[in-house]
Amino acid sequence: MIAVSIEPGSTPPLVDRIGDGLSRVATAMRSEAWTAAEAIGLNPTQLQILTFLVARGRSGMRVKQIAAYLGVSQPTTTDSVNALLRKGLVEKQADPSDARALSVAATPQGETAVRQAGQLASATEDAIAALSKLEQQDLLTHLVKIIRRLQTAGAIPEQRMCVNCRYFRPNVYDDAKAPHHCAFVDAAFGPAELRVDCGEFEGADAAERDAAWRVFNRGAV
Amino acid sequence: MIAVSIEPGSTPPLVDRIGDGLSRVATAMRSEAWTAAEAIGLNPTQLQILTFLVARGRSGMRVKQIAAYLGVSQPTTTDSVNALLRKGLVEKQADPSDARALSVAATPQGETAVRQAGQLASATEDAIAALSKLEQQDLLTHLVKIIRRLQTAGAIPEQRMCVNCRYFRPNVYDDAKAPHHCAFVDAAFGPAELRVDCGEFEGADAAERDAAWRVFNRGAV
DNA sequence: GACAATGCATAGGAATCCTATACGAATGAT
DNA sequence: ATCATTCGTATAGGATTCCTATGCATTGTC
Repeated sequence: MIAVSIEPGSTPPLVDRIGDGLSRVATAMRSEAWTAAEAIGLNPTQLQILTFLVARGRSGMRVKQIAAYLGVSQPTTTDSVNALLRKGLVEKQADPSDARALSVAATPQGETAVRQAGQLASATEDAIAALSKLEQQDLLTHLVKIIRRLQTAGAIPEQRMCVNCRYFRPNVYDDAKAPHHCAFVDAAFGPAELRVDCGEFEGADAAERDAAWRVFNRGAV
Repeated sequence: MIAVSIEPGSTPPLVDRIGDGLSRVATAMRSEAWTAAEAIGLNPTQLQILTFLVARGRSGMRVKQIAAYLGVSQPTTTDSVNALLRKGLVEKQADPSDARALSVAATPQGETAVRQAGQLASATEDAIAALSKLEQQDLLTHLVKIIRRLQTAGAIPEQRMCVNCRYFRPNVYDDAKAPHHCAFVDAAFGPAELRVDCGEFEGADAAERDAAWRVFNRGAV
């Protein structure tokens, strides 16, 4: 919980005000998610699951992974997955490597639904787009740093971000606009191209990851 | 809804990746809110309402205002306010100026509960605190800009922020650390002290607000 | 004074979301 | 190899959120 200072006249700590600001933006995103989801006959949780599954492709995800991604319990996830199943937007397959496990994947209809929802107008997108390119780039960088911390603290699962990826080579070029290198696509890229959820992600081991992070973060931990 | 690119190999637009990052942080905040709220026998929505009421003081807020703040419907707010009422954490008072309206305010027990919840450890707070002071300051500034846009778009209600306040005098000093002035406390302050939800807030009219924003934002709209 | 608009409550119902538990499958220890 | 444990998921049960639609009282407007 983000603490809120309740003493009149005193300024709350900077960290709390940032948390408060994030909450306000999250509120807008949440109510926007309702309209977007309703446009395709879903609710926000179902759309979030479906979007997640579409982004992961046809290999499918396990129920537990979906639950971790959403930050809810496993039975809750089962509920919502079943709702999507009834609507024909996802399908369950047996996991060949583990007979206990399921592989939940989006159907073609599910992909279509996500495309439709993604094309709706979004006040949040507009608000972010109103920032300058440099501001957007800085904001993304700060978010990546926060997300990485949340991940190491165990508050969220491992993210498919560049800074966790074995193909990531931070700060190998002098060009400030594209100092990094992605060994998967074998191309230079910059802070504005950093990925938060990359389809080609492959996790690096802990030592590689820490080393890359130090280089990326210019030596700071 | 924040669109998510689903074509393999292509990098989603920067705006979408920022939206995605914000969602990830919001997920962590949401699941954190569960533990914090449960520690005092509430759920996240109830704690959010209670925190909001405590921040607003004993004058009380109307149901409709609470609903707008939360971004949910008015009946939903009535539900949760009644739950808090049964627990003795808020009280309803008749609004003297309008016999239809209610004034919902936190009780002393409610204030105590919010204090308790605010003192719990928070991975999100820690993650934000791990940023440098300058990064935090930039992040806050970007959030303020986004929130203002969301507000002018009608996605969220008027926020009690400096940039909306009649006491705000942006960029009146040369000192980069404290270029602004608050006419309420009659003191200089800087970007790191910008308020997102100020108790002493008083809304400026539209013309004042736009003028102040241009000065604050160095001429950009 | 008639009539629309506003503020809130209620009705009704669907869905989220939790904990606790059950069960089969996989894993590890002895 | 057997048995206990762990793991992945489903189910049971229940509280609450959250919606739309509607009703009722009050307020404002013509």
